Amino acid sequence: MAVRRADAQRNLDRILAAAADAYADVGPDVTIDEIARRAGVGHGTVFRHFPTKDALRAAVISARLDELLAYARELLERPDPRAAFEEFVWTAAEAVRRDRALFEGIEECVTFEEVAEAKKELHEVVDKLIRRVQRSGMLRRGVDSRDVGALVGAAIQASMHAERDDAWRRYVQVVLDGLRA
Amino acid sequence: MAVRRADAQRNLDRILAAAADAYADVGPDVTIDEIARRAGVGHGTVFRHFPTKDALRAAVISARLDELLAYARELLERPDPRAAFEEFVWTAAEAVRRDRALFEGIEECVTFEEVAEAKKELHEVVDKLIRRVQRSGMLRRGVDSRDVGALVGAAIQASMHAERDDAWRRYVQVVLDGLRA
DNA sequence: GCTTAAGCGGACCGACCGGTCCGCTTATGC
DNA sequence: GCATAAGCGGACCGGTCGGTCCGCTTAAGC
Repeated sequence: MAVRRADAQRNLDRILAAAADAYADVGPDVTIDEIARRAGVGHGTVFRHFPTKDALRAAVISARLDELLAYARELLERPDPRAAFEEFVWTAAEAVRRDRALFEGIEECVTFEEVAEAKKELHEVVDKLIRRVQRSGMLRRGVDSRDVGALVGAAIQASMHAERDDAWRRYVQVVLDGLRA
Repeated sequence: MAVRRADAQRNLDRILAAAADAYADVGPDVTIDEIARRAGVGHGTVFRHFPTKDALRAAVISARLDELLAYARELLERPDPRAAFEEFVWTAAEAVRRDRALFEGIEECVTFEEVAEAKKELHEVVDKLIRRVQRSGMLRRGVDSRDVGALVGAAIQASMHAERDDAWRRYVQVVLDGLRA
């Protein structure tokens, strides 16, 4: 696996990129054929790199989670806990908004070790962010990263059918306001 | 249509009931076969009563919407605007919670006149409920029944994967708090 | 440039599912 | 009870899609 022919590596990259695009454009039920078409490869090639459709999805999800994780770790260094927390919420909201189809069924993908691991680490770091704000008394007690993740994801999901383009901002703001102590 | 054989009417009722159960139990992607099995009829019989799968779904949805509509109209008579509004939100939340699979893809069903009509009427009445509270200064301005519906639906959706059974109450409470002026 | 194996891709398979059809059943009116 | 048409249901069809397979291509090492 470490040794891979150059063309194979190139195809792998293109498949991952195409899959991310396709999930964002089409939705969670994109067909493998569509992803392969966008990547410019035959669909057999997709299955060479990923044993099942869900494995491909898990790979894309865990990449996204890793990005969020890195950002959350940076935010832990910020002096102002509340600003750090809210900044994370807004960034996560934008990420979910971009790839709503991916996160929609994320629970089905926790059977993949990579996703479970990334999710666990992200929750740990975000819980630290949350506890810092709670200690400063500016966030409702009894709320953890799962609650925040669920609520923010839901707010985004709710805004997808709204006619006003700024609906997602208003909804996330409602959630943030509702989460205050 | 008005004249219908007794057994046909009985089967129609059983199909509607079975469909409601099946959507709640299995999810939005229940097969016609599963619904027919639960109703104790052949799946050809389902198609005799409803031209397509979506038509059946629309029938179940509009029945639910009509129930909510009747309740919302009752609440308009209540003297306390805020209590009436919050009571409606909690009732709607429970309805969505019971039949989340139905409401999940409700937007796809507005092409059916019955659904569009029921939805429109419900929004009108709920907007009245909302405006009464806004006039009393206890609800955020610029929010309408679509926003509330989306947010509450999202809160319920978000709570489905939570481990704590009371998550939905807490999430709906967060939304209600966030909606205050 | 030759050898070789890694890689490719599209034909193919089988499961699934929405929807149709038609021969059989049965409620209904007389 | 009989005639009749409304109703039934399961066999069947066609399209879709995830996943397999194998003959051809081509990168890589010498």
